[in-house]
Order: sequence, then C-alpha cells, then structure tokens
Amino acid sequence: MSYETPEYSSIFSSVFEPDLLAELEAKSMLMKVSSGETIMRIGSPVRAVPLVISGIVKVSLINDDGQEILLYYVRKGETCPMSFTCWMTTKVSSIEGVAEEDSVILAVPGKVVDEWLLKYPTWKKFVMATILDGFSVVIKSIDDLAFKKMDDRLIIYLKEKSKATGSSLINLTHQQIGDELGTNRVVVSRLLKKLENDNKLLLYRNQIKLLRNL
DNA sequence: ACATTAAGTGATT
DNA sequence: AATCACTTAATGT
Repeated sequence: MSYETPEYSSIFSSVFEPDLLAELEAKSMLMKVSSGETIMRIGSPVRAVPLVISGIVKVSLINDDGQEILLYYVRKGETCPMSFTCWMTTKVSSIEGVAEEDSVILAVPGKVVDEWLLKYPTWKKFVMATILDGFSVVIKSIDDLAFKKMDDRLIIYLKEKSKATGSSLINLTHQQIGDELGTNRVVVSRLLKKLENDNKLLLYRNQIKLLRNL
C-alpha cells in the first residue's frame, strides 16, 4: 500500500486563504483509505465533507437491485458535490463512494463546512464551484443514459477511465465494466470485440489497451 | 494435471 | 440489449 505524503496545504494553498488553511488543518481529520474501501455507504448519514488529497474516489448510484451506474470521479483537490447536498438536507446518502486507488481524504466536519461559508469567500467559491460542476456532470450523464446507446457509453467510459488513471491500459474485466455501466458481461465483450476489430483497442485478459484513434 | 475464472460466440427472447 | 448455454483461453494450485 502506498500513500502520497499528505501535503495538502500545497494543494489548496492556491485556492484557500491562509486563515482557512490553518483552520482546515486544525478542524478536519486526515484519513487514509486503501483501494476498494468504501468511503460513503448508501443509507448512512453524511456527517463530513471529504476533500480528496491524493488518489481517486469513484462515486456511483446503486439501485435496489444492486445495479450500479458510475456518476463521477472525485480527484485530488476536489470534493464530492453530493456530500454537500446530503448534509445540508440532513438526508442519508443515496450514493456510494469507493476509493479507486489508495487515497488520502481530509474529512471536514459538517459543522465547520457551514461556518466557513459565511467566514471565507474562497471556501464559498470552492463549494459553489464543485456543486455547479457536479450538477453539469450529472446532467451530462443523464444525457448519456437517455440518448446514447451502449456502444457510445462504453467508449465514453473507457476514455474517462483512461483519463482518470492517466494510462491507456485499463485493468478491468468485462464483468466489472458491465457492472459499472449497468449492463451484462456478454454485451460488453461483444462491443469490445467490435472495437478491437475496428482497431480502436486491444484486448487481453484483465486488461484493455486503448489505441489513439478511439 | 486439474480447477477456476475470464472471454468469445450462437441462438433465443 | 439481455439471457442462456456452451466453448475456449488464461491463470493459479
């Protein structure tokens, strides 16, 4: 297990004012989570806002049948837009957040999240920006779900995955991809095969290599 | 060598 | 696009 040094002040020093950085250090809690660990569980109340210091957190929606749909990733220097809406309305989380890699998270207690909105303009700006951004990402995924066919969604998914990991190699089984897109393994295998025949990617066991022309 | 898991494929709904 | 049933290929023990 490898964690980056939690030099979070440097990540946020450009966005937050010094006073806020100091309070951040004093009042929030640093958490290390390993890859695959669940950070936000469905049905549990959200009592803190997680800032991602290093690593990636995958946020997805899961319905009653256990079907999963990827919503978005939260990267270094970002936070989860849904976490705000959850604690502000004191509702329980309807989504799940899982660490995609070993990650370091700064948990900011809900209480101070609220105070800082009045106290620090940069905090307010940060919060508004992530909510706004999250909103457009979700609108985008509604668009994908409603109007795009599976093959387009697969391509979008692969590209996003590759961008998230910074690699053209994707280490996932067809089953895992199917789970994330809310479809079954056979469909994924067939679509991937088609893409391979079109020279868009190469298939291996547990691994997919994306080619430039995808 | 054998068992297990991932991937490929035709046929059916 | 989903499901079933089956085959083939890769990997672990």
